Amino acid sequence: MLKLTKKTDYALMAINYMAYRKDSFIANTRNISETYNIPLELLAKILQKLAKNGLIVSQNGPKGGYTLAKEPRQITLGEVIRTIEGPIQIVRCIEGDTTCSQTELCTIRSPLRKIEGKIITFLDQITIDTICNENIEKELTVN
Amino acid sequence: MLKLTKKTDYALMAINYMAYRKDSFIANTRNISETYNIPLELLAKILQKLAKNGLIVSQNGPKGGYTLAKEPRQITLGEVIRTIEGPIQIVRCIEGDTTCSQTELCTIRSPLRKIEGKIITFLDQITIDTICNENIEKELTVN
DNA sequence: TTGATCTCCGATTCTTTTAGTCGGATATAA
DNA sequence: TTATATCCGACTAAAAGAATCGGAGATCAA
Repeated sequence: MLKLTKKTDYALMAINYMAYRKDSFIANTRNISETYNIPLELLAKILQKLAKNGLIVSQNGPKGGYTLAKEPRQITLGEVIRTIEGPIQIVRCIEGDTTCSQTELCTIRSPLRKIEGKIITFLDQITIDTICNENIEKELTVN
Repeated sequence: MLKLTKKTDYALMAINYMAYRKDSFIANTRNISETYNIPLELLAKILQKLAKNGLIVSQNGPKGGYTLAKEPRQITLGEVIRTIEGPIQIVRCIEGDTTCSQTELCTIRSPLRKIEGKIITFLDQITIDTICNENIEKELTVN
């Protein structure tokens, strides 16, 4: 399925939550979890991952929590997806994948890879700022 | 994960196989299965589904098999994906989905839906003919 | 008309991925 | 020092994906 995981959804909601608040506001896991009805433990892991990858900054101890590490317009959708789900692969077979038994005869891999590239580029152009403002008009065409 | 299933890969390979041959050539499941090393039973189901949805035409009995129902330039990637995987949904929550506990507070759904729309439009622009000729240059941008 | 070769189709099992849980450690403000 | 945070690995449960099985129906050729 060509679908984002719930984890990515949660990550985007959390980032959005922070983006709507002032820089000085420190959001903690419990706040976000209760606001959006996301399992606490699961959200905690997601935020840790985002922090580890430098998308958000963590502040330990009581009154601690998370803030965005960059401006909303500097965080892209592609970046968030990659942080949570790993490299974006619409096509299955990676370069040098030995498990694919169709490798040699596969006629569709190369063109699909191009399509994948287009979609990745697209996702990397969409920022959190764009999402916050519902300002998605960028095109995605096929000359 | 934002990834196509193996079934879709198999479907595309099979369609591609037929597209490369003359209209009079009837491809049977075994041929394709052996050529690309795809489990026979699985491929059979996929082809049945494609036939049921009018993408290919089945010919029963010995010397039977499948041929494309339309020209390669009339079959789109989006169409194939939908036939095999069902409606394309990059975002999880469907309109009227009651199971999503974030429904009311979710701030990201609407913008993500726009993004989804862009990608679907893109996939619907790509034809089998395009894939065969590796002629994918259509863009996918974000104004 | 009979047998071989196809498609057809539902039901089932196995595997992988995703989702969510649990237990315990570390940091820090009050 | 205590309450409240993040941190982190290991684990379990649920869902989706991949593959298999068994048998029915069509059709061509001998």
